[in-house]
Amino acid sequence: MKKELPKVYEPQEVEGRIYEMWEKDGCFEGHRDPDKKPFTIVMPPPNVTGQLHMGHAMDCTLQDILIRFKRMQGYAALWVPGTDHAGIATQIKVEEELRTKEGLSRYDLGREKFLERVWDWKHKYGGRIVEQQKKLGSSCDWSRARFTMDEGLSKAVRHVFVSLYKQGLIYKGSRIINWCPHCVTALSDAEVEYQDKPGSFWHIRYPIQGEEGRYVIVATTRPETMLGDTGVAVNPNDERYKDIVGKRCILPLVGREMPIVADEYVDMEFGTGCVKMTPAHDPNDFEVGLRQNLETIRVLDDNGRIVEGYGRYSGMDRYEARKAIVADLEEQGYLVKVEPHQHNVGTCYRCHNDVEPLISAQWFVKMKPLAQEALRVVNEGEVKFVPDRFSKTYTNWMENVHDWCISRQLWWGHQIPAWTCQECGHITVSETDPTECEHCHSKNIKQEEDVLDTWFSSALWPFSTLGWPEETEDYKYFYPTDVLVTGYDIIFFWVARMIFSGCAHTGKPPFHTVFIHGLVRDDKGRKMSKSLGNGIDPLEMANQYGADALRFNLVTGNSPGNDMRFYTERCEAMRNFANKIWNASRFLMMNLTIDKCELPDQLELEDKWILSKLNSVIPEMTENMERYELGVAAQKVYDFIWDSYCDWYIELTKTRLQGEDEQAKVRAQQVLCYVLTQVLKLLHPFMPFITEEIWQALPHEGDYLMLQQWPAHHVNLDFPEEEKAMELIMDAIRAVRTRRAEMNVPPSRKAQITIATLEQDVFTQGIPFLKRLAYASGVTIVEATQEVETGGMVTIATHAARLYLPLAELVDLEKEKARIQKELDKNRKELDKLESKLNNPGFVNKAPAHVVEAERERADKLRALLVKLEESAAALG
RNA sequence: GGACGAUUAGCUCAGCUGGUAGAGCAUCCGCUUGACGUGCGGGAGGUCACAGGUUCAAGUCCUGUAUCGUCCACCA
Repeated sequence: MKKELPKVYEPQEVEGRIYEMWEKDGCFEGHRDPDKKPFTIVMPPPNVTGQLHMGHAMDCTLQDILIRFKRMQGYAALWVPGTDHAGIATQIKVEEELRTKEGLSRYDLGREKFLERVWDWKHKYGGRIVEQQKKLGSSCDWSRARFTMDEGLSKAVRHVFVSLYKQGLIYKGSRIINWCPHCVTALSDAEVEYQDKPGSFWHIRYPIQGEEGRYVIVATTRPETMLGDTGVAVNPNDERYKDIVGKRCILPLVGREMPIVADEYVDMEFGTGCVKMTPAHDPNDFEVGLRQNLETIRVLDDNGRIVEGYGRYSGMDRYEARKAIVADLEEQGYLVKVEPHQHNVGTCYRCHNDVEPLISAQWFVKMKPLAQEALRVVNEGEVKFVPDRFSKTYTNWMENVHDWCISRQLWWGHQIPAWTCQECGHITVSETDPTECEHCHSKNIKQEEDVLDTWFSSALWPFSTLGWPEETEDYKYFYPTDVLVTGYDIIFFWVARMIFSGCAHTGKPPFHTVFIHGLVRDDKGRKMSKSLGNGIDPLEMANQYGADALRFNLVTGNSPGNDMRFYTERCEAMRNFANKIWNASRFLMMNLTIDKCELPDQLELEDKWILSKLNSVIPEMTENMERYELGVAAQKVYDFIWDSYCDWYIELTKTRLQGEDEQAKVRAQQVLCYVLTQVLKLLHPFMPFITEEIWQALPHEGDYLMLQQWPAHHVNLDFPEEEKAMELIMDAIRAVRTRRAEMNVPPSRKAQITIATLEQDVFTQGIPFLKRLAYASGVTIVEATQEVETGGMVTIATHAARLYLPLAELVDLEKEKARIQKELDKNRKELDKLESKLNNPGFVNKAPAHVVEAERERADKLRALLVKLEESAAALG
């Protein structure tokens, strides 16, 4: 078997081909196997018309690593992909296109026609993100891909809606909600983002009725809402205002008479201690209004304009109205003062316009009863967050959760399955479209126009994708799922809602682990965003450096839950790593004469060294993987491949590969091949393409690397003695290299090495390595006690040996003395520290035995080294 | 106001249950070494933010402080 591979790895040439192969042969499919344990991940569904960004790339990579790892461990692994209809986001995009291309609004088209357009859009762009996920190597079961508005999932949505309604956990009511006048819809609390914005604090005089010349002064940041004022509140304990409680005041500009009420809500210390009450446009005022029986008067319409009946203000936009009202107040002498005021303004998470709190009839999910179980499963550890700190984020939110406003005044989404009877007003809620009112049997019924919050359907994702509410085979086998991987930014939107939904509808939490990752930021630490134009396209990176390199970049050098900065240079470094593996394999295959990858009966010292090292990396890495320490695991396989395998082991085998002994050559190849095959498996979850490509070219059994067994630790491949022995030789090689580098001796200038040591056997085995890697023209090994003629010699000390090189003419005697002295000082200091530690009874008695033993050994080594250094110093005179 | 995170080499960051401080990039010196210059060998560079404490032993655990950042709450 002989193969010529290109000198530089070309991912573009390999990745597409490999992915196609896997897909064609069904490698990604999840199979219900009664003999295996299932391992299921559902992918957070990206917006159907979205484009893959770096955050998705990281999300996908982490999931793919886990699923590939578990698949190799022998689980029936299933990764369910899919897309989300993303109500507002998608509707906005289609509306935008409609406006710019045809100058039409959705109302011009009407609901039905508009929805056709959205479906067209979905069909046109819905596949894009899937293709992008494939480029990254995502091993999802595409045959099980779902869309939140698929028939089955829509059924699940209706089922849940009806069930919650029947339990009294969904209700319709008029309450203060967050309204986006730009998107013209209600929003849930989670969909409001607060931004610190500079504003003003207007102090306004409200005349008190029947008390000529007396006023209350209220302060507000939103003067336009005064049109909806229906009262003024003071604190009941506020002495300043005791006498006016119960009196009435006059609303300037409007002339409305309003009560002055006393309510605990008012903070006496803040502002003037008098608060204008606008129950229709402020959540707190609304509460006070309920307690104090204040009128509720809505003054802003759905588009954020002043409603009819307010003279010249009517029809004005809210900001315009603000200016006009302030100007009028000033003119009429009601404005006391204006102060600059920094305050938090709620903005829409989609369009970032200011949100207006207003009273509106909407549908809500009653959260308190659902939150209970959702809290229990996390508190009792049935659902764990990784890292754990996010469970606190979750519980804090869940403990203080308000009812969830689920209706949206959009067209794109699941229309609410509720029909109002036009005769008797009764609401019929049903899984199937009813033909009549369930109360009076009138046929005159009308379905709610509103649709459900996008997150209502994605909350069901872990089970609706598996066929629920049907008791499908998939549902029975793969549910509950195992790990949910997502960014911390959607814990509230999605994770929390999936957990309570799973508990409420399936009786089980939907997964046992939530693996949280951070955001990918740009190289300056800024969030990647369209408006900043600082986004880095993952596909561009994948094209340039390979998907494997991109994946490795995204998973190393950061820890779970922490944000990371994206550096193109790191992609380059990882590309170099891929290339390194490529060339190591190329080297092996250059002269490959074996056609089976198995270990030989006879192992050399260096073979045992690498096998033993590999044998300890395997369980370590496995444990890291199982604990979601993916970056640590990746680092370990990286180091093993580059340092142990390439820089040392391959070099060590060259003495055999380029030697005369054909049997030895074969054995070296066998070990090289075995170790490479094992590391390819360890690396595969991280770098699936290159590992598969190389594995296919190596002698192997089975069809695909991705379906191979994850490596296991083998007791008979532990060689602690040989590992140590080999390290002695390596120490000597390093020491010689260092000395030569310091003296600027080029490798081409070989030199005889004489070694005085107690470990003669070991060093005898090391002769070929010293020749090759320490540039020795020849090696002589003598007894440690033997006198060596040191004249004209450079002496080098390791703790196991003294080495002599006849390079004296290159040595500056004074420099050499100084160097040895420096080394002596350093090591003496080190030894002093160690000895005082070992003389400390506290340490010897209390530290674990193996730690004490290790320190003793270290001290012995240091003493041995010092002896040799002193000899060298003495020899120099 | 509350919670959380960060503070380690010039830069960006790892460092798991306490036990000899690490990587990538950058930098300096040397190398046409029969896989790889996307490379090889060698070097320099750190009182692990600060102050206390626990411990035989602290980058790691506890308390506090400072600076930066994030999320939640929302006193008009």
